[in-house]
Amino acid sequence: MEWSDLRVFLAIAREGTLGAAARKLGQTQPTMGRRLQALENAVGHKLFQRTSEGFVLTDEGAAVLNHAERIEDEALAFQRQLAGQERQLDGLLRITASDWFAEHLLTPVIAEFARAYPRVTVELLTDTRFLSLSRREADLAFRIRPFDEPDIVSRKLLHMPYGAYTAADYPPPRAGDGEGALLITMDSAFGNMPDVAWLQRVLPNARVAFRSNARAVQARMCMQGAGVAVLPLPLGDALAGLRRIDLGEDPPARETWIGYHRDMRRLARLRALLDLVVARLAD
Amino acid sequence: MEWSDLRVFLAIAREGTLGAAARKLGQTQPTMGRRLQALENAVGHKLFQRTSEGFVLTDEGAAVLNHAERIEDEALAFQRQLAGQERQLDGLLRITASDWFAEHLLTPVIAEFARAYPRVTVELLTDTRFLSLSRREADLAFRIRPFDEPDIVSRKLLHMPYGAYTAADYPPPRAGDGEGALLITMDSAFGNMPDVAWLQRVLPNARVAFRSNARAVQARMCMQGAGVAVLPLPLGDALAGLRRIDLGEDPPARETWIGYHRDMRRLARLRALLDLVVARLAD
DNA sequence: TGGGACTCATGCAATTATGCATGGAGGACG
DNA sequence: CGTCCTCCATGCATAATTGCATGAGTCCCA
Repeated sequence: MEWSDLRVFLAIAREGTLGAAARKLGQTQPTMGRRLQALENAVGHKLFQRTSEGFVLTDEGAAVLNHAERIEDEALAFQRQLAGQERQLDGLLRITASDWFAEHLLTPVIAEFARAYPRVTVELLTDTRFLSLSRREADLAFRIRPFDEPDIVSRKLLHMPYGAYTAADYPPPRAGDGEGALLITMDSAFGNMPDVAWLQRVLPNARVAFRSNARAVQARMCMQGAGVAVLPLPLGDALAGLRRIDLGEDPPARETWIGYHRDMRRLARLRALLDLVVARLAD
Repeated sequence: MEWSDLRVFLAIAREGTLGAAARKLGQTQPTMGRRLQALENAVGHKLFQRTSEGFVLTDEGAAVLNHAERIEDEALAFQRQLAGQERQLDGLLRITASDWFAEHLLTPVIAEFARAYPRVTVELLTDTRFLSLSRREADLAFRIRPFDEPDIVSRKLLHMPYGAYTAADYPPPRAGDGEGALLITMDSAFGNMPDVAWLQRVLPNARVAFRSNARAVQARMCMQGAGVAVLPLPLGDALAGLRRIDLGEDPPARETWIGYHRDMRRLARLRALLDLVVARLAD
């Protein structure tokens, strides 16, 4: 049995089709089919049932899926641990943060970092889903909640105040009412975020006109006069066409947390970036 | 990183040289060198130091050895679990037992089994070291001690009486003395086995003339008139040239235990053999 | 009912990895 | 000090694997 074929097995189990699994592993569909066949021959069992809905695990396949997953965990840990021992200040750093945070707060810091350490390549990903630090989809993550995953080192970076904004020429809504005003909020997929609840409380009669999962997009819509948005102050104050309005009370603030995997503690380039981020952004 | 290369890494770490690792994996020395190089390139670290005494792990290599070993465990469990679900009565069964036990007690039982299940290939290994059930070096093991490994199902099979033997024309030693008599005992590597201690107690003035790790060899030497040996009764009584002698008390008897891996419980061919072994040998 | 977007299987060519053979380097031993 | 044995590195021919291209089947939708 080839251990590498277990990777193919996992990919097919997760993706459901040979083609998707191939894309995930950077190989081709015929190869996936043949590697799977080789694995099944080696262990003497059909691991998948070929159905019209793709490849679904047989009982035998499902029974051994856990083993394959643990193998993957160990293989990732193997690589992570070696990566964490790198001492030289070059290589790749992957960072993930929310769109506006990356755009308005991180870019200047990272630009400074890039000047200081020109041999380090920085990848800054603004993905709405949480990238996994364990799988090394990212080396460093900024989030609005503490990290509850095991083996993740996390610390509070800063306190982020929010404010309500409109376009400069937008008629200011009346606090406690908001009749006629339009609201710009987070995507409904995010559930009820505290600032959305706050907005609907202080402007109960206003109507939600636009949603987006990106604060930066909300800010731009707000500049276009589409309504009232709750934005982090660094974002709202940075855009010239926006006016901060007073609705009697401030929207709830949020904390920003920073996290990285324990195995990466001693990664020199990560520590260098971390030091700079804390020096420039921590309050 | 190729997961299969981790197997190469493990083999080199254990064997110390490329050639030995290659023999273990059934490949060739150049391949091992190249696969290791590929792995080191993939993870960006030298995992071994090339010394005059062979390949020794670097700090980085030693740090990730545990991960590779856990991967191996899971890969073995993966295969074991699938093997345990086999239903048809063919395939391979590996059995390990001591030399004389295999020769005198197991061969008739296994011959009967082979007649009943002609499509099952039986491998009977008489290795003095304990083969590992977990690594599937053997599917079924007979030992003189209970099994203390985790996940091993073990049960007592039978009570094995021992007796003292000499060649038929050998002058019978006097119990409690033994002056002039020669002793045949277990290999010194086995430490003090109870029958060796017994022999030296009832014949304190006798001298150890020959040692072997194999009871069958001891028995043959005894037949040649080389001295007094303590042998299991089924072995001693089976050899025509041997005479059982009375030294006032019987040597200590031993138990025989049988063990197999929990994952193999439902392996039909193993169960079939187990049933037959118990029916023919258990007391 | 036909076209498009999927799926997987298979023949074929090019790439890649493998094993064999050889050479050089380092001990062990007479 | 030569001989022998073992080790690893490397060139080269062969074998194995891969990717591409294609075909057949399925599903969905106009």
